[in-house]
Amino acid sequence: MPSAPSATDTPSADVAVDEGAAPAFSPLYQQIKTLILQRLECGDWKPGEMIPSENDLALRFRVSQGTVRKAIDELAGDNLLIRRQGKGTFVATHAERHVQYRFLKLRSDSGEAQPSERRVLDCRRVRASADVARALQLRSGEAVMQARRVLLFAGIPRVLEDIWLPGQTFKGLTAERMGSYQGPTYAMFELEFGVRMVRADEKLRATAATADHALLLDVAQTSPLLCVERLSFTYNDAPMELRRGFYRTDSHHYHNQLN
Amino acid sequence: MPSAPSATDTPSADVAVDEGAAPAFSPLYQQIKTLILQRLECGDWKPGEMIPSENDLALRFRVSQGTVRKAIDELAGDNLLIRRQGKGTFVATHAERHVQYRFLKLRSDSGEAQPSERRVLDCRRVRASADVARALQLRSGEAVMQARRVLLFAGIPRVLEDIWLPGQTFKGLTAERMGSYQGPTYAMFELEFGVRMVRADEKLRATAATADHALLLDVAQTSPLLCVERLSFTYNDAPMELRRGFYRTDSHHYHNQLN
DNA sequence: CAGTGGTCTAGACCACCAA
DNA sequence: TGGTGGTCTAGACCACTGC
Repeated sequence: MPSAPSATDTPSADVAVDEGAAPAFSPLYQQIKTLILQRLECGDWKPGEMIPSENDLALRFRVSQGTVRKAIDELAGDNLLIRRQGKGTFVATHAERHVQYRFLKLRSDSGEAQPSERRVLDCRRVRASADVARALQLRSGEAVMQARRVLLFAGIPRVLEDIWLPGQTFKGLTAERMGSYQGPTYAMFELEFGVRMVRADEKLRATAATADHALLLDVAQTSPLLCVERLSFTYNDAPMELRRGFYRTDSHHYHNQLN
Repeated sequence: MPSAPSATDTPSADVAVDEGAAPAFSPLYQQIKTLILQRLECGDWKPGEMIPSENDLALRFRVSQGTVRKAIDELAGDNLLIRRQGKGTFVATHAERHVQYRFLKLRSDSGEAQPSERRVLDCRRVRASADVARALQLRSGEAVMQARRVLLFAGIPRVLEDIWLPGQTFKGLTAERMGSYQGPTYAMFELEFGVRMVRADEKLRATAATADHALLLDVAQTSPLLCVERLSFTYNDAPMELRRGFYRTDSHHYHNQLN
């Protein structure tokens, strides 16, 4: 451990001190990971920004560069940070061209394709139903923002989505703001509401189109649709968005890679 | 690099020698990864077996332990190896209790659940249709094994699967052998045919039940089913199995985690 | 050129496991 | 107790980026 008594940054960094007896052993790099995570959570380092260099962090935290490296490696593996050789390490963001629509797994059968158009049909403040409240860890009846939109691929409506967001955090969200923003909606959430979606759980089912679906997706009633229910989380495993999508899977499919 | 001239193991290990000018730079640990992969591919180290220790490999390959470590770390990340502290590093296998049914993402809505029963309806040698041949990289009309089975969850039929395998490799596969084997089918493939499935691509669609499906899955005709087309790969990204499954998603769902 | 991440080493010590 | 993987260090050198 370097002896330099300067550049102390985190007075709370009791790193490298094994206190007490009962608490389970925690490797140094895990503690460093936690410290970095705290900076991300509290918005100290924002999406798209560069974080201090490995050497810098090593000095601040009073550990070797290799230890910081391992911490950053794991965070980069979780898509929380992005390393760029020669440039630095950056906070991941949904705004990047390369990883845009990271959570949208619908592909055209012939290969790629991204939504060509987005139509926001509705966005309003409502009271949370029981299941929405449960998913978002709110009290039943609490205010939530509810939006509905259609995604078009090559001019054809393929996805109908209902979205629920905590009313507290997303106060002021309107159909206008959702529709006019260029780029992924999750990028807008970062920029305008300071919320970064980190991971998500999806539950998929096959369902029959209702009259509503049929109209909005331009298919026959009772025709099969892929129902995708997504719960997205920010830092700290806090649920921040519930989304129920209905996908037309004629000539498109949901692609999943299993390791 | 240690100077010990002993314990040479791989005469082909030109590791640490940057030859030529044109070929792109390849880190040492990548080359080590390749060497380990070759051992796995050629069946030198079989599923479930322990591979040599890090120190042993470091000596064989004439590199430092840290370099071997990084190579193994990545292979473990890809689920090709499994590290067990205090015991050693092992070749991953589908036979392990903990990761059984790793590729089956169907869960009951109330939580977990694994298939309680497996009924093999059919297994025979046929000529590959055009699309099966394309997926498995065979010539159209070449021999393939084709099987059909039903998976039951808590006594209820939930999954109907058609499976296609290269006839060459899976010669001798019968319904009897598929049905009587205890444990995952992929574990049997490892044990009896020396084929380990490493990863898979899945394409999901919502479809309407045909008369066939209705009968075998005990649902009404045209009722929505989740169609899961899976292409599984062995080492070297060689396609080794095509599987088309139809899932009943009443009270069950396909679960996916997005990072 | 300086600064960043990427690779590689050599050695120390720790945690875990089995005999 | 000895062997295995797991952590941590300190320092060297390389590859990439941008000024």
